Amino acid sequence: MSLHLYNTRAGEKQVFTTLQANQVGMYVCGVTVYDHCHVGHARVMIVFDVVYRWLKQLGYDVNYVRNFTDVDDKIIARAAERNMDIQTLTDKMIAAFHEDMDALGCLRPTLEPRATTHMPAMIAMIEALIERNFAYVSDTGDVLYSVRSFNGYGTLSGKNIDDLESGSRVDVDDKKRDPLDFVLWKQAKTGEPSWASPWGEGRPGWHIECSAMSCEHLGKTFDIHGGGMDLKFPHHENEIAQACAANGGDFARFWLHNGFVNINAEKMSKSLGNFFTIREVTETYHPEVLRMFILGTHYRSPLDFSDAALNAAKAGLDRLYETKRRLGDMNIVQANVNQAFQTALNDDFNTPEALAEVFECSRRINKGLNEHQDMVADMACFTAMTGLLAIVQQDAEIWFQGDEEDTSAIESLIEERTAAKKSRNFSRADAIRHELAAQGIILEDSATGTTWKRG
RNA sequence: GGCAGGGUGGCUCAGUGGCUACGGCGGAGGACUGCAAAUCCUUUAUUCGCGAGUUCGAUUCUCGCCCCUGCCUCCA
Repeated sequence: MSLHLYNTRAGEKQVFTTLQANQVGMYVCGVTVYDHCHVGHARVMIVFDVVYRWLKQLGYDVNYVRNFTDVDDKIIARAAERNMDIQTLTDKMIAAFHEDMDALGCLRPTLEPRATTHMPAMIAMIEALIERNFAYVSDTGDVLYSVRSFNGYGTLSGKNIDDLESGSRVDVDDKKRDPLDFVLWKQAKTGEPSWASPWGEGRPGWHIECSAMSCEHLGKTFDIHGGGMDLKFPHHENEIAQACAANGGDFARFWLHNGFVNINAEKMSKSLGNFFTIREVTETYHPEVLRMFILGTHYRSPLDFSDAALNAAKAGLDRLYETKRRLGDMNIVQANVNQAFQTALNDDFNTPEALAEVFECSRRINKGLNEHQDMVADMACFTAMTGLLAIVQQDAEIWFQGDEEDTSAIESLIEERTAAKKSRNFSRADAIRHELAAQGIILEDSATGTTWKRG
């Protein structure tokens, strides 16, 4: 089957088509770089990493753009707290972000534009909006977008402007003509970082950067726009309002939104304080376990974070690594994923289904190898599938044994035990087994000798 | 209140108008093993929130109800 994806804008799965043959322009909303990323961020990045990898697998030339919001209130506040300028802070956080993403096995996007280096594009877009009467300068000198002037407002998120107003929690602000209007350009307050503009020194509102940067790098109309569910409204709605009003055409064609990571059935978020950073989790679990955990649920469903779930992901991964261990140094010549796996990913990136196929392939290999059959084709398939999901990518021995330099003590005990076994001194052999078990080391005897792993 | 998405075995997570409801974790039994581990095999939901309807037939479609979560402010 061809690639089908759930387009938020249409509210249904659609056949994926591209604007230009064999090319995909994809924009994903990145992070505001004022702090370390948590598991919720990990989910978006991993989900769209799979999207990226799969589109490339399908033969598309993918232009994947993911931004960094590197100026906003929280960044300014955090930098002030730490007595540093915002760029020092954001540079550090971007470096940390890259470390996290690398650990999680996420490929770098084609481009990672920063808001602060795209002021001219944003200013130009705001000017166009004013010129076309979609935006106005308020009494305080801020530039605001007039939501009522854009009649497509609310179509992405299925919201009706009047319903929004009646249930609005937004403070009524005198400078706004309508409570829903949002800021495009903020006047600088003293001491804040600012940029020159036709409206004086100031800085951009949050939403404008994504409209401006996506259009600058992908064109006014492009194929895929993604991000977390929580960005659907108002962020993505505002992006559409800005881009369409300024450019006069269509904006992103397919909108993909991933579900949240929950803790105790509650959304993980900074404001609730119920979050774990990626680095906190990876102190205990290998980053690949986190990736496995995330891919175990379809990207649009909510995902409950818990130790039990992480342990289950770890146990499943261990099994796949047992298979990889048996593959050894075998030379995998041609690697193709099988039909079921393709169907799963083509069906709106159904990674749980794809993983089920990986497990079945693993079982086939183990069984075939137990029966001394030639499993090369399945092994190639296993390698291709795990490669596409970017799991089981570590060295199997290191996965089980760790990468400590000196394991000679363990090795010599194993040698001693092998000798003891040979002379049928099983009590000594068992004593060694127990001694090592006390150190968390499990011995595995096989026809080809004894191997070990950490339990 | 408006809108969106859910409720599937001990846990988790797919899926389909109709043969034995995918996979993972966990449990039980077995094969293998000197003992283990790993692996493999078998097994673990007369049942898919509740009620009604459509249908030859619904977990899957429709309606109503109950419950959960999210968005409607910053948020991936």
